[in-house]
Amino acid sequence: MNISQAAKLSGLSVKTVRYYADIKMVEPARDIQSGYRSYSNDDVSKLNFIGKARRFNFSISECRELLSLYQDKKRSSKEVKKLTLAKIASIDEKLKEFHSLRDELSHLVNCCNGDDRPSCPILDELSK
Amino acid sequence: MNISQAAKLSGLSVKTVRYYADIKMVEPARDIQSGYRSYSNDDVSKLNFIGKARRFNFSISECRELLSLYQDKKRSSKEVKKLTLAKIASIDEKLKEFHSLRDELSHLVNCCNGDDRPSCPILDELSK
DNA sequence: ATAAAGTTTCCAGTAACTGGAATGTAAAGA
DNA sequence: TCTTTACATTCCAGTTACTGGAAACTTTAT
Repeated sequence: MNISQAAKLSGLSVKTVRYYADIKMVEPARDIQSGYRSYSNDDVSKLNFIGKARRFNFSISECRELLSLYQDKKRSSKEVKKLTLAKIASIDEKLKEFHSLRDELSHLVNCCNGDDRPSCPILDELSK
Repeated sequence: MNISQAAKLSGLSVKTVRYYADIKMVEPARDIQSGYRSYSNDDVSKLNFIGKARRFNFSISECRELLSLYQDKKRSSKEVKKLTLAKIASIDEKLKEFHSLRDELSHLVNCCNGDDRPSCPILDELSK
């Protein structure tokens, strides 16, 4: 199938699918006549896999790792679990950051009148 | 003072301070002899302000807005509050995303034995 | 036959820096 | 004073994961 079919089936944009080919993550066959990329069902499965992993916030290089584990029938689940636990830990860090950020900002907002006067605790805090 | 002093006082890296000069956010005077950037206390205050705002997850262009509000003595606190509320809303969105991501991943991890066998619910889920 | 739709490659831009090279200036020690 | 060292400058490239657009080609539909 051609690239737009593959894109549709995998839920990715054509641009993204082409990008994944460029970076050699999913390299489809080529139609010799036209030079068009020709995707197999297997290619589409990989695209799907990558799409999901990206949505799970795995980076491209992590996706590569996962993909090679996925394709290695003799791999152990230990490796995958390790990668995923690390991902969870990094998400937890981000969560912590955003939570405290949110708290600080909403505190500032609560202190601010939000009227037409120039006095503003938010700016005051930022300038300290 | 020279750029490394300003960097130290503002808690930013020299590279970053120079970058802020390049993008015309904090433009210091120049020593005519040497061509070195020469930072005033006022410049350092701005750098501090920006550093804090960045840590509060404001983008560079939002920092520009805040900075111009900060420097406008006749501005109303309403504008600042509006910007900050929007920032909080976007943080809330990110929080929601990351929470659900975390939940899904930790569910998968709990289902995975993490042993030396190849069977792995995480990869199974990713390939569905 | 022609026009529309799809595909290709290639280049540039995004956000906010960071690293590094080549070169110039200032400060400190011998 | 000379030299070394430390710091400064500009400019270019790289980071992440795409996205947009242009020019040129192929396929499909009318």
